[in-house]
Amino acid sequence: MTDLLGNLKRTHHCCQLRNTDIDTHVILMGWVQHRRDHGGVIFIDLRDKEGITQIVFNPENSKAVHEKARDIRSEYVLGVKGKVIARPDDMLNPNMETGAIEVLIDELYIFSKAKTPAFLIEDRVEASESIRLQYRYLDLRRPQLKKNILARHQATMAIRNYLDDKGFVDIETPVLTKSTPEGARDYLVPSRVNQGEFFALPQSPQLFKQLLMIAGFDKYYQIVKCFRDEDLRADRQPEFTQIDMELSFVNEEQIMEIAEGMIVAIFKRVRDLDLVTPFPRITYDDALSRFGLDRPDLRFGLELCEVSDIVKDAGFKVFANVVKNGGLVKAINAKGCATFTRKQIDELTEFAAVYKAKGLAWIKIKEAEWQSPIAKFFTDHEKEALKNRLDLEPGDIVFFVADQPKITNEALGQLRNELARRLELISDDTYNFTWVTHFPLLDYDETEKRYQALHHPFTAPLEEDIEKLTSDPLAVKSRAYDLVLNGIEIGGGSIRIHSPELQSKVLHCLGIDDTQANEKFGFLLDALASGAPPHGGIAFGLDRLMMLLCGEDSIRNVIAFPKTQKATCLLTEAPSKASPAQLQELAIKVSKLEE
RNA sequence: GGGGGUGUAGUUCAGUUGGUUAGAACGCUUGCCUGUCACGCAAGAGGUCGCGAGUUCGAGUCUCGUCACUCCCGCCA
Repeated sequence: MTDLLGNLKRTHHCCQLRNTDIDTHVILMGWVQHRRDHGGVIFIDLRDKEGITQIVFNPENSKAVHEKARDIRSEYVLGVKGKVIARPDDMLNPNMETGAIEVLIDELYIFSKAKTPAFLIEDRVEASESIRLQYRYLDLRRPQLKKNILARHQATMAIRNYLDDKGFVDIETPVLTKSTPEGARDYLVPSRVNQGEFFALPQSPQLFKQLLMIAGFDKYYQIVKCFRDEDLRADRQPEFTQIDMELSFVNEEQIMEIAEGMIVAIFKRVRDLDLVTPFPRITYDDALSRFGLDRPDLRFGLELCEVSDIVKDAGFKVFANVVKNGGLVKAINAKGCATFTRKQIDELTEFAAVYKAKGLAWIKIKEAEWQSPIAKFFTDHEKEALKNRLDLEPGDIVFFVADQPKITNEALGQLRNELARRLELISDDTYNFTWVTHFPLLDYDETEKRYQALHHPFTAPLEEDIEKLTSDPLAVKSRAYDLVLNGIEIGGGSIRIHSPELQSKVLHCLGIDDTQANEKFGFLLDALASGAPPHGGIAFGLDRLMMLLCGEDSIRNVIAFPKTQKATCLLTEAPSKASPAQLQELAIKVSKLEE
């Protein structure tokens, strides 16, 4: 039988005791990390949320307690009462915070026995992801994961304290809500009371927070779950958490300043780092031109350089034709990397192909000549121009991508990041924040043959661009901004449209007529017509932010109970089939039944 | 929807050209051990080689299918 807790009350956590506590009588509770039974003396590393303390059972101290301790196994849950004693001078453990002391046990309570765990509960043990997810409660006992989850708590506390100080109000918005048009697939929830009708889980509280501004709450925030039924990635889960906020009577600068203050508070609290603000800004156009991506990693150089004008008449038809057809030829000079082998170049070509680049041209700059499959196609004049534009010196290798602008930028931008990884140009522990501003308002969807909001349909266009909405929609810049950390988008927002006239103008641009608009979000248009303050906001991905703060490469490691890549939960085995009775109540027929 | 990787003991992995009884480490069990801290020593248990077909005298190994986990492309306003 196991022991009951009774009136036993913990006096200390397992990381608290030090030299100064020697001779104190203490009560600790925790899990058995390790047992070292020497036949006589038994050592146990007792672990709780805070840390580990070594406890000792010595038959000379109490024969009965020692005898009982012999049955202890890994992950048993114990309560122990004993005296803090100094370890012998040559037995100190400098690797443990509590390594100067140990607790000599007088009373032992075994609250729970435990099955042998499926994997060792230690950071150094790499269990596979599926076994870790299946036994998530064991995985969460590991110090690293526990540290991440606790850091997440510190971050949300820092956020709440900071925003509360700034006068923000935490307001909950509905989880059972209306399907929003455009954007990701919704998770649907059938309504029993309204058979045949469905709620959608929110992809973001976007419309509700705008309504709260119209209602006059002025500054709103919420740390809130959002849902998107799309395929997963290392940094994408079907349910994820946003730090969502919205403010009235503010412009972009004021929102970015508040957001920067919040990020500073988080990093101070979690990492004890003092970030420098304001964060640098770069326009969307500059980001694409110099780094190829709208989320540039500015921890290293390797900037992209356009050479379309130089190669437009070159004998190398691939380049010339791309320029003729409105494409872009851009290059990266990898300084001193002419030593790349054929194999390395092939790998990089394959890498670029993932992003649709049809090829990766290269030139190695040697002392005497250019070594390259394409060098022979260039005139001396073109070579000289390339040399000057790209600052080519002996020992360099330069990579070219020639394609439509979108592909050239994406492929070369990704190649830039890959080169930096391979060349180890990125120092750990560097946090590089960059605001990307002046996004286009729209882009053109080739498959659906219509304009689409790049951000969302409620984003305000730049005032000076409003006229172009009819004449040249793609040239319209928006008042949207993203915050990028180390090349990863961690947040984004915009000033919203607060005029109903402008809102319907933008909706028209998107091919949504008044009837459809009323059907889909008439309530918003109505609200906008009822006295809407100028307003805007921003939302941060808490999971991604924590991933970067914790040095993890998957957000699953900062989420207590994450889903697999197929959006299932290995622990609870959700999702699962509904019973026929449930389905009947909901008036739902499942067409794809298992045979 | 597409491409790549992985799947062998409780866990992490090895397993050669298709060939005798499928191995290692850790963990686990038992015994010994009073100063370990990833304790030590000795012995032992533990396998539907993800699953299903096929080729073969013979399959962990080859082929096809399928499932799971994972990385990426598409997708994610």
